[in-house]
Order: sequence, then C-alpha cells, then structure tokens
Amino acid sequence: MAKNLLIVESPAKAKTIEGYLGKDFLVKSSYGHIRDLVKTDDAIDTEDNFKQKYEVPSDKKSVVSELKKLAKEAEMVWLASDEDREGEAISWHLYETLALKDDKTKRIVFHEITKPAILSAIEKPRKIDFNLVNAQQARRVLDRLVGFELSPVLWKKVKPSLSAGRVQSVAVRLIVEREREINRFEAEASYKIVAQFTTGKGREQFKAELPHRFERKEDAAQFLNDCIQASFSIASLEKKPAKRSPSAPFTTSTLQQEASRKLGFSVARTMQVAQRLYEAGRITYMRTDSVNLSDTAINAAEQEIVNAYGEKYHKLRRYKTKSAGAQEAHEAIRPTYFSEHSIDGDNAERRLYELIWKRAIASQMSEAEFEKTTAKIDVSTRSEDLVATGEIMKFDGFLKVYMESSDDDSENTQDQEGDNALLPPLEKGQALSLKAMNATQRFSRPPARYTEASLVKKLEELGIGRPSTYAPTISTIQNRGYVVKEDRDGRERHYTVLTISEQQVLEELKTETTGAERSKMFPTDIGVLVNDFLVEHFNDIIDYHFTAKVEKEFDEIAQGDKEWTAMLKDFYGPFHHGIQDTLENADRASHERELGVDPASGKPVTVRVGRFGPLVQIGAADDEEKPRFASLRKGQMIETISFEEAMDLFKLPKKVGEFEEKEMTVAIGRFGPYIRHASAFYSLPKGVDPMEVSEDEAIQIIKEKRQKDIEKVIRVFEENAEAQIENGRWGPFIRLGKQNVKIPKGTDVDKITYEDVLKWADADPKGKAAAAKKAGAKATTKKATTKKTTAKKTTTKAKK
DNA sequence: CAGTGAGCGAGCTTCCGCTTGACTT
Repeated sequence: MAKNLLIVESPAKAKTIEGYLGKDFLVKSSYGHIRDLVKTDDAIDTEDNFKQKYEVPSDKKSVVSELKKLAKEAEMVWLASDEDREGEAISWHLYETLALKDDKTKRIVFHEITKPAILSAIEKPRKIDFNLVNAQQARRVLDRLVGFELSPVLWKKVKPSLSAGRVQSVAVRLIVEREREINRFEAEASYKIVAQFTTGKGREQFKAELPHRFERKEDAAQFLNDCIQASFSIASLEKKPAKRSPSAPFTTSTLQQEASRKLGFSVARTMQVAQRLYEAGRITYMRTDSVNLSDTAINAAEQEIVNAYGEKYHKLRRYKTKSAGAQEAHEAIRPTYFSEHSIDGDNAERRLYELIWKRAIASQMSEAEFEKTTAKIDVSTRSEDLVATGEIMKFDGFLKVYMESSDDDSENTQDQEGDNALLPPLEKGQALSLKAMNATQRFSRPPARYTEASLVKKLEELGIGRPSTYAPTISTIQNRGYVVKEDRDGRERHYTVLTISEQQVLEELKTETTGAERSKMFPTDIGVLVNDFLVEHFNDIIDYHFTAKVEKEFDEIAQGDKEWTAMLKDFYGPFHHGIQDTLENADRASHERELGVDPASGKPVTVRVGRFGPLVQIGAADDEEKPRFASLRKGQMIETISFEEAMDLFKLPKKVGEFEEKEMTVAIGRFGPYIRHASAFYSLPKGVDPMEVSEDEAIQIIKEKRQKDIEKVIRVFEENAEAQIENGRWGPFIRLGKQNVKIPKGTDVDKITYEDVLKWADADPKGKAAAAKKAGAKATTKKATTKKTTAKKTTTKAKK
C-alpha cells in the first residue's frame, strides 16, 4: 500500500505525475469539483449568513468513495488541485468530504507538470488557504443567487424555462446590441482612386493609390479627367525597415479563435479535439488563460528551433498575460514534445496539433524583417500625390512556421489587394506612364457580427467567464434560443466605377453582394425580448462591468481584506429587493408592434412572440372572424420587419398545379421553401423564388429530386426491399425500414450481406429506439408527453 | 423536420466552474 495519496483534478495529469513520483505515491484524480450546492432553491440560507447546503452529485459518488477508501489507508494525503480559487475550493471540499485529518493532509501547488516543479512543490507544502476558499464560495453563491432568482422572474414575465445569469445574459446582450448597431448603421460611400503604372524602360507594372478618398463622384471624375493629360514621376522614395513579432502561445480563447478562422471549427469542436490530444499526451492542458511557458518548455523549443532552422531563428521570449481576471494555474497550450512536428490521429487532431505546434514554436522565434518602400508619385496637373507601397521580406524569422490570421471580413477583397506587393526598382525623378486608372465607389462597413470565437474573445476581454466555460456558455445561449448561429444571404448593391478609356472618363454601374454572413451569431426575437427586459429591470447585473466589479471584491476576500458574507449581504439586499419589486410591479414583457392595416379586411396587422415563436397576426383574438397567422422566417425579426414583408407571408402556401393527379403546394417551412406533393416534401433549389414557381417548374423539381434519391441508393437487398445501402451525407449507411443502421468502420461495402444488416441493426439499441420514436411520433405525440409528465410526477413524489 | 398559434390548472424549468465519459445525431 502506497504511503502517500496525491490528488489532482484531471486523470490525464494524474497519470503523468505518477510517472514522476516513485512507488511511494499513488496519484488519483478528483475529476474536478466533487461537491456542489444542492440543486433545489433552499441551497443557500440568505437569512443565516448565506449558509450553504452541499451534496456529492450522483456522478461523483463513486469517485468520492474510492478516494475516501484510499485516503483512509494512506499515511499522508497531498491535495494538489490547481492554484486558483476553484482549485483551492476543490481541496477544501476534498478535505471535508473525505473527512481528512489535519496532521495527515498537505496542500501543494505547481504551475507546470514537470518533475522538478512537482518535487519542489512537495518540499514546500502548506495549509488550505481559507481566504481563497471563501472567495470561491462568494463566487459560487453569488452566481446561484443571481441565476436562481433572475430566471424565475423570466418564467413569470416572459415565458417558462428561460434562464439568466451573470455570464450568459451579458453574452446575449453583446449580440443583441451589436445587431442593433448594424441595423442603425448607414453606409457612407466614397470613391477610391487606384492607378496602374509601368516604368519607362521595363514593362514592369505596379499599383498606386490616392491616400484619401472623394466623397463626391464629380470630384473623383475630375481627378481622373485631370490625369488624362498629366505626366507622372517619382516625387520621393523612402525605404524603411519594419519588423513583425510572433504572437504568444495559445490560451483557450486564442486557440478557439485561430481554430475557428483557420480550420473552421466551432469552439465546442476545438475543445473536443484538444481534449483528445491532451488525453493522448500530445499537448499540455487546454483550459488555461496563461501565455506562460515553463523553463523546460522554453529550452525544448530552443533546441528544436536551432536543430530544425538554425541559431538565428531562435529568440527567447517570455509573455505576459493581458486579459482581465486571469488566474494562471496552468501553462500556455503547447505540444508536450516540440520534436514532434506532426502526429498520427484523425484529420482534425492532426490539424489542430499542427496549429498548436506552430504557434508555440513561433512564439520562441525571431522577428520577421521587412523593408518597406513608399514611393510618392507626382501628378503634374494636381497638387496631391499618388502613393505606391511595397514590402520585401529580408528575413522570414517566425513566419517560416506560422502566420496568424486576422478577424477582418473577407468582403471587399478589392480593398486589400496590392498592399504588400513588390515594387520594381525605382528612382527619384523617374518618369512613369499611366496604364490604367479607376475610381471605385466603396462603402463604409458596419461593425462585424460576432462569430462564436470572436464572442469568446470579447467575453475574455471583459473578464467574463473562464476557459472551462467559454464553449458551454456559447452552447447555452444557443440552446435557450436566445441566439442562433447561421448563414444569411446578402443583398445586391450597385456601385459605380469610373475608368479612363481612350482619353475619356467612362462611368459604369456594377453589382456586388453585401452583408452575406457565414456562421455568425444573430439574436432571436426571444433573445431580444429577454435582453430588453433584463436591461430595463436589472441593468446593474447584466452590465458589462458587473463581473469586473465583483471580481475585484472576490480578490479582496482572497487577500483577507474583506469578509465574504458581508460582501454578499451588500449585494443581495438591493438585488433581492429589485427581484420582488419586478415580480410585483413589472408588466409582462412584450414586443408587440402594430405594422399597419390590412387593406383587404381593414383589420390591424401586428407582430409579436407567440407560443411557437415570432408571428404576424391579422385581426384580433376577440373578432368575430378568427385572426389569421403566419410565422416569421429566417432573418426576419419583430423589431425590423416591414409591413410589406409581413403581408407577403400570407401569400403562401400557394397551390401551383397538379402532378400525378395530386396537388402541388409551395410553402416556406423552418428550413426554407419547399414543394409539398402527396406526402413528400421537395426543397426548392437556391435562388428559386417561391412566389414565382410555375406548374412545369415544380414538376421538374420533383422529378430531379426523385432521380437524385435513386442515385443515392447503392444496393437494394433481395431479401427485403425495405433494406438498402445508401450514400448519406457522412458516407454510406443502411436504411432498414424506419431504422438507420451504421456500417462498422473498415467494412467493405460491397460485401455486406443481409445477415450483416440484421445483426448490426439488432446490436444497435439507439437506432431501434429512434426508429420506434419515428414510427410512433406522429400519432401519439400528445399522449406521450402527458404520460411523461405524470410519470415524472410520481417518481419525484416517490423520492420524497 | 415543414402548414400550428395558450389560459380551469400539476409540477417543472434555472446559475457558473471544475472535470470526464455516457449519451444522441
């Protein structure tokens, strides 16, 4: 039996550390927190100094009982959870729950998982820091009070099952306010002048721009006109050295941002893949706010850089964390072994590893050096100069391995090209000949909508949320229906281009698409409704600076300068008063808007949030004639929908004709426009206007879809016509009546027998359940739900 | 998957942070 039991938070960490410590140490994991507040409303007694009721959640029971047993047998228990607020609290909960003895318990901390760091930590044990524990309790209790008092207000004043909290509500607010900024935004047009020159002697071309833009088309045209007769020469030539430095190695937030931009991963996907890399021992811990590298890592990186690229590519760098509220219990995210430039694994794992490796290696490399050339070009007929810039890389430095991408939208690519182009050799006074020149109308751009990753970045800047909660928070606000991540089509916009052609200024009208979005965060009507309600009644809680303010107080508690219950009392008094006041006096939240009067019936047209989401209604509920309803579509919101758009919603569904003696109807559903024919649905191809579909077109669409369905089928089994192999979105699968059957990995699809199908179908209980649900869903939906709730009721009663 | 469009009545929903599987699609 081991003399010492050492407890850390993560099992992967435990395995590594066990290797560093001899057989005298048994290293186990607590799997994070082992205790939490009970889930009921009586978890905190606000009348009695915020006394808490804790319990071991059911999924932690076995962990706790095992640790309890091992602790009893050990001579010494070492609590080695992370050195931050939460880590200290985990140690304290372990101490309490495992009923440890003071003289048999030691608390140690380390920031990096290396043998020397751990050995030296063991040399310097300490006691549990109760100031830090109290700071955590204050945090935990405050979050519970806020969440569990605010949410029920929403149930009563908005709609059941909604939620609010210190973190999620601010995340939603950011998205709602950004959307409003975009709606308010009015683009300003200006004309940008770009010229193409050739040097007198060679045929080498380069681009130059006018540094300022013209607001009026006439002024831009005048400039072009003046250039027709002008002569051009180099007025001045300036060369300046420039440097670019690498970024710090990844934290959770920067990893999520880069993986989103470069690999197109959602933040949840990034964390899943990183978790696998961590468990495989490929990278250090992936939930961290630290940019710090251990000395061993810095040395290993140096060795790898010198080996692979040479001495001059290396530069030792130490990075400082900038973000608010960083607790830095871990290292930055880096490869465990810098010598492994790439790894085995699936595609996602390989790509994410490579990103992490490059970023960490680059962070210890030298600057890239450039020579930046700026040439001013005199226009004989005008006072202002055109400017050409070029950049030559003198030394690639860290760019040899890593180039960070930026958040900039790729819309308006014509604005960006030519920025870092090469210039031909030029001399001062040299004459140039103009090859082409144009003035293009450009528009100012509204602030960018958030992506999942840029929202995380913003939250981190505000000090809201932690590395372990960024991804879950993003999921929560989507699951609650406050925001959606989706693509939206842009709209067409005309812009003017003036060019010089045959000694004349020509004007041309071109078209571009603007405002198209891919995978962006949009608020929903319910998100807007809840946000506005919270802003009206609880502005101080969902203020961007609320977290920063309470964090400062948590820090004071952690320093021992403040008493945690006193802090909570100061907060809770006014907060609870606000809750009661709102419950008693506030109106039900509503965004109802009257858009106008229906010309056909003379009845009012209103938009509001209904039981199944946002809708337009013609007429009132108490009218003799029943009101007519229509759901809003993707991209439409109560706040911004126009009367015309609202009325258009009533033009569908529309009969378009007959096919095979059955009616065809065009309508728009949750997933876009479709044709309904018999019992089948056929999506309309992109770009087809559902209002304009003719009978012939509809028939064509149905025929094409049927043909495609036939092509999807690879094989039909002779034994059973309901069994067939199909090409699905994720590869081949088997359709067996209503059940979808997965084909085991590595199977030769051509050799699958009907017996195989039955065998696999039988061995897949989930698939069976899904099929049963599908079959029964239609008829018994209502009955099933009532049954479910009564069943629940009895079990909860039985428990009590 | 998709067109709907609340009220006689019981109990449920909900927070943030720390961890990993056990789940479903």
